[in-house]
Amino acid sequence: MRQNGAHPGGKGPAVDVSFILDGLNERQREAVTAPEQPVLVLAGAGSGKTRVLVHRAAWLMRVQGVSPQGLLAVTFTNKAAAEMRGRIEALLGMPAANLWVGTFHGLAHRLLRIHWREAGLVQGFQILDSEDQLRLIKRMVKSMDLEDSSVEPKELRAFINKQKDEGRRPEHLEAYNDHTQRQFVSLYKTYEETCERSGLVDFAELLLRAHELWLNNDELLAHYRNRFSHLLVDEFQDTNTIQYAWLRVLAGNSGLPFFVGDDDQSIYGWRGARIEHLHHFARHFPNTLTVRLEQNYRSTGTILKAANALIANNSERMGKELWTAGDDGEPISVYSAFNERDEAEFVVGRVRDWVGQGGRRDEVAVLYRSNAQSRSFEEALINAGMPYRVYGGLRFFERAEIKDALAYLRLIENRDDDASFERVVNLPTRGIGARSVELLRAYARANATSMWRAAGAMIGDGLTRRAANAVHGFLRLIESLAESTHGYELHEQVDTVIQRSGLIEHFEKDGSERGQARVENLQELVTAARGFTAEDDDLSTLALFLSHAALEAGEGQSTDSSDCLQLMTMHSAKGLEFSIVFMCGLEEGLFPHRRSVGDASGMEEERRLCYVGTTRAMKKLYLTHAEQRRLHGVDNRSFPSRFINELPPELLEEVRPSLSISRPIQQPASPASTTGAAFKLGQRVRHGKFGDGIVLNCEGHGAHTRLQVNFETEGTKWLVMAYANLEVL
DNA sequence: CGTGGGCGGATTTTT
DNA sequence: TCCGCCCACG
Repeated sequence: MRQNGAHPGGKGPAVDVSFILDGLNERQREAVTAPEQPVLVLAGAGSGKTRVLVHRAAWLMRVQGVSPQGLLAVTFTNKAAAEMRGRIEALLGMPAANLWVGTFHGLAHRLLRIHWREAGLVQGFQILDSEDQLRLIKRMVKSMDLEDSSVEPKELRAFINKQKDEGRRPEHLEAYNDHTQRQFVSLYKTYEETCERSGLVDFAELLLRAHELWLNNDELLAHYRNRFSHLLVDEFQDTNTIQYAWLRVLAGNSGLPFFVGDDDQSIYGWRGARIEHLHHFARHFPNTLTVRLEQNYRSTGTILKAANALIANNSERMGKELWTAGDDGEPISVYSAFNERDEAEFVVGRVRDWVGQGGRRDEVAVLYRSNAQSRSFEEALINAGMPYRVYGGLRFFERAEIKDALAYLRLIENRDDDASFERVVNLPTRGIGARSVELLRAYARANATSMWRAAGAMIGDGLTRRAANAVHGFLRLIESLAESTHGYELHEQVDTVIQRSGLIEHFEKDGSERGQARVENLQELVTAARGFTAEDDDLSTLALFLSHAALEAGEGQSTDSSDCLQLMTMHSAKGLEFSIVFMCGLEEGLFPHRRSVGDASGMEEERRLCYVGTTRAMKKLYLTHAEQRRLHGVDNRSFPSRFINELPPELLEEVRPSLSISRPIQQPASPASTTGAAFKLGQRVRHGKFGDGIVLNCEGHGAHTRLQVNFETEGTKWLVMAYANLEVL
């Protein structure tokens, strides 16, 4: 962030480039000022990769004279895109409205909106999120009543998305002999037809269509190749087949890629990301300049040494070694907890100490492999009265009531949107039962038309008088909403719809706290609509708002700005940094996860995940594991993760349980053989009948004190201390 | 049509 | 253990 001093740049005689180059290290500068050739930046964790991208963009525009329209900057998340745009604007000191910065999906969407005709779409096409997609598939599978083995909708969705991510249409897949495969392919085709008829596009379809847009329209492709002379890509190791194909086609032989990524941080192989894209980049783009950013500005030397040692156990690497000009800092603390409750209490205790010394909670993260692990931490935090925030979970536009309201709005925009039609045709209940909906569905299928049209046709013929009336009422409601809100401001339109559709009333009448929360969320939707601005000559603001809702699901939880301890999975932590990081549950079977153990590439991805977690820590890293963990309701003995053993022992420091667990169990009121012995959690004890074990937990006071003991042979038992006659070992 | 109980399944996530 | 899903009832 240092930007002082005048400095003659190496290039561009007439331009003062010091504001772009000052404060960059040698390697960063090499990347930023690279000549016009393909550039691959291998950017280690915390090595300033976003900075390099941002400064490269500024360099191209200010020094190389590339116009903002000549740049295309691609990221994976909306958050990253917003950050990149913000930083470019800050560096240039001006808004960069002409600059295309966005996610793959966002950019594909933008292109398809402009070229909907060439892409073979309807103008007002809308986007299905993955939940919409699943619902649509479920209905489709159900309505087709397949003779034999029923199809699992989630499997079918995974199949379809995978094919699309690999760039394959049903017609590329006809040759299968396997029955299930053939069925999947045929369903894939039916699914496509349904989407087509309804004017719906799922996430993978956005990318595939955008790719096909290039392939099928030479002039268009030529135009965009000419326009986007420079392609900037962030988190390149996360690109899947279709994303990379899209980039390659766009680049052609003349486009100049500037791709930044880190093969050691590739943790999304399971959702189609191809680390090979990084490995093969130089082969695909001749004359590539590869720059390694290895100087780390985030972590202590100790943390980096640990990370380097860990990742060295992977084989498929391009090779990279992080270093810092700073100090080694504190050793890495390893805590062996007795169980997950003890683990959580340890973490809470340490955070409390940190806060006691004036530290902020939001500079501390608790990272775990799977979401279920958050529970024990939440319990301990609630107990301790410490504010926290859990990442993940439903986001605003994914909430059921919000999607209900959006479904009404989508119908107003496009009557043929079957997904939306089915969602709200009987919500709130208006006497259109499953039977009637089924009839409509069958009619629509038989006549290759939409539910809306089917409804119109069947009012006069095919439905009972009652049902016909109800359906008619629904059609009139939508028409009337569309007509009467025409020309309204977006937020007025939304407000009218949630009122007149009966949604508000429906949730109010619920009476429960949940119903109240839903009403509030609907009102929040009006607020969101009020704050939404987008201009497009051809599309209504409503249509754009709906796309926005699908493409940017909004925040999860409340954006509470208060000082909260951060709880999240290691996956969610990618790209973030914290003063203190607790990596928890480092146990074989949990991390590395049992589903990855035994598979070489799966194991390497687990290790990369561990690398990602490790490199989130700036000052202090804690590793914890429990000797026993309750998972799915059963207690299991667990063993320390191999990842702990892969770290150089001299960097580690074992935390003595007695130092942190100072919770002596209350003395029993009645004398027992244990009188006088201060039981501690973890204390080894002997029982006359059950043999030896470890104290895991204690509850109650005085004569009612109960101990939970894990016996070596008998498993875990609760014992009343006064009668148990436990012997301290 | 909405709910409650029985059943099975339970990495990781963004768009 | 807990959550979501499906089916049987009121």
